[in-house]
Amino acid sequence: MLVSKLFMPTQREIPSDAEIVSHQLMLRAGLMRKVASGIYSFLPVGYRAFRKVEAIVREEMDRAGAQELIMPAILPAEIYMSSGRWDKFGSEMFRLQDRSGRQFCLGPTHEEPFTEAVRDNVRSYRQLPVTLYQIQHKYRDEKRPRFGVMRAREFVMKDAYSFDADEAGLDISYKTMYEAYCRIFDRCGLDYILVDADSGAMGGSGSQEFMVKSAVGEDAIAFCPSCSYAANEEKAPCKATEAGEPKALLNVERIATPHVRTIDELMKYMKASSKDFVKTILYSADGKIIAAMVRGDREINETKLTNLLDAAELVLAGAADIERVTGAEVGFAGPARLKVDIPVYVDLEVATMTNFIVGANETDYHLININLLRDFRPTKIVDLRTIEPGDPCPVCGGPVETCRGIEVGHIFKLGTKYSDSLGCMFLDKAGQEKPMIMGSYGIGVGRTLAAVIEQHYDENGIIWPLAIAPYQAIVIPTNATDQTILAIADDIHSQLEKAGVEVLLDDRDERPGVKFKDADLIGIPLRITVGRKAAEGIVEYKERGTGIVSEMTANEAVAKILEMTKGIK
RNA sequence: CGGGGUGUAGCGCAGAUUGGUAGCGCGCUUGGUUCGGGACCAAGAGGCCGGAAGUUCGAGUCUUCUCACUCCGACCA
Repeated sequence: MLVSKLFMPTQREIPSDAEIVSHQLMLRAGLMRKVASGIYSFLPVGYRAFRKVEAIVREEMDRAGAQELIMPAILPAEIYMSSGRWDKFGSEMFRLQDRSGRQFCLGPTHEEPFTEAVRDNVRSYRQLPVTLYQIQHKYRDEKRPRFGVMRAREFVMKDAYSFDADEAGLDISYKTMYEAYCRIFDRCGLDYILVDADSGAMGGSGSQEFMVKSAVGEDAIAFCPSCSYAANEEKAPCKATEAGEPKALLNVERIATPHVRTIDELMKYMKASSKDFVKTILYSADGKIIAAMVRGDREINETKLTNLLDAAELVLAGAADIERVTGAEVGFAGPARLKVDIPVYVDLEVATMTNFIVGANETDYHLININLLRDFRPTKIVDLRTIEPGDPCPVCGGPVETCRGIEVGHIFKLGTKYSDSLGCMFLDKAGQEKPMIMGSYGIGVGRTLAAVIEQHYDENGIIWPLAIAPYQAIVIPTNATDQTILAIADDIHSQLEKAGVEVLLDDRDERPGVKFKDADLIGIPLRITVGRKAAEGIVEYKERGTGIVSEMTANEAVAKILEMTKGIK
């Protein structure tokens, strides 16, 4: 391919609305362009890399026995109504109507249509297990699209769904997908970790995310350096801490705390540590008000709380509800003397505290020396807080650390959630009708591509791993008017092309510096420069990633490239 | 959803407080000199200043509305 013919709009300057490296480089290297917020076009060079990732995903899915199909992106509302998700997705779903007013949406994920397809066509255990997948555009009207293709509103996802006759079958299907995912991300050159993830209120027996460690990742991960434990922060359990020496319970006192509403203000006002306070936070869980309590310096884990309550929607209570329930302005909620009887959920850690400080349910007052059971009765004492660095590992007890990660894949044991609600049944050996046991497995293709760039770049641009480089090699004649140089470059280029290497020839009448900069920016892994020693038959071979440079004959250079790309194509 | 910021040439930006009909760098075109890490000289092309309404003799600039993009937050008891 001639660079002079290539639609590859590279830019020198960093686009002003790109924050993270992968986004900046994808724009600068001309891989993609924004069409609207969270919606992108892939241009030829970017699309080649994109298709490399797709191809790897496809090969490994096929190898794992999954069968590819394609569902429509536009789907009738009814499909999502029977599972309840038409409502549950809320404003995150792109909705539209046809000319006669029938409701449709752009599919945000395809559990329902896959389940229906299998339900309508599979009757017997003899037809199970089956795993189907597609590589399809997905649409989610994200609250806040950002970081380019990392959190987009239109994105390509490989989604797979497994259907099994029993749990043991699901375990096998799940493990097969797990192994395929490891091969996929290995081949993409990603450094990733596998973390336990929240399996949601719908139950299911497990879920794991493939995370690429990155400071720009949107998920927080807790991991244990001493054992192999790692979990999404929203999932990681916090162990009950040891209670200290038993202390005498002091008498409750009501303290005036005018205009002191936050823990920070309280610390200053009362000259106490945030660890002496217990904060009481009111939530509305599907419209029902509940209270949750954690130590003053801790954070409530809303995922854990949502799961505990089995709630579809959990939001902080509004000021009106807070005043109605506590009889006080916002900022003075506590567990005792509530005006309205509501469930009070208390974190495990609070159960080890004595004589703590809480809001008095009275504007401008707090209570000190509050004690569990003596002064209020919790509805339940459970793990409610978010894990923090230094907390004990739930497996080995050693201190955990936290980091951030990009979620590139998620594998999920669904169980019978969808097969129950959509009636996806089969007849087992005994002639009994049973719901199929399902799993679902997703990979964000664009996000994976961006994650690769986040892990493979330098100050000059992208450094593609050979397996997903849009072109594996580039031949650069330093002077486009020198016939000797041109002839050699052209010869190398056509030899490589004939041998099946994806290779560029930068035939533009540009100065060498421009060509080097572009080649580095778009991240071509292997480069042959034909220049000053061309007349002696000597060219330069250079590797983008390692920086290795050496001089050799043209034939040697061709052989070197063939050797390097062997097994890639 | 809450709060901030920005929309001026393909890209990055100035001009706005003090209204007078638009400029810089990069890129692009032509010619010449160059040619191993984003060259130089010269001559050019390119803009309903996001949109609408208003104030004014006159609006990129002032007012109002609107749209888009973007960042931060969405833990406050």
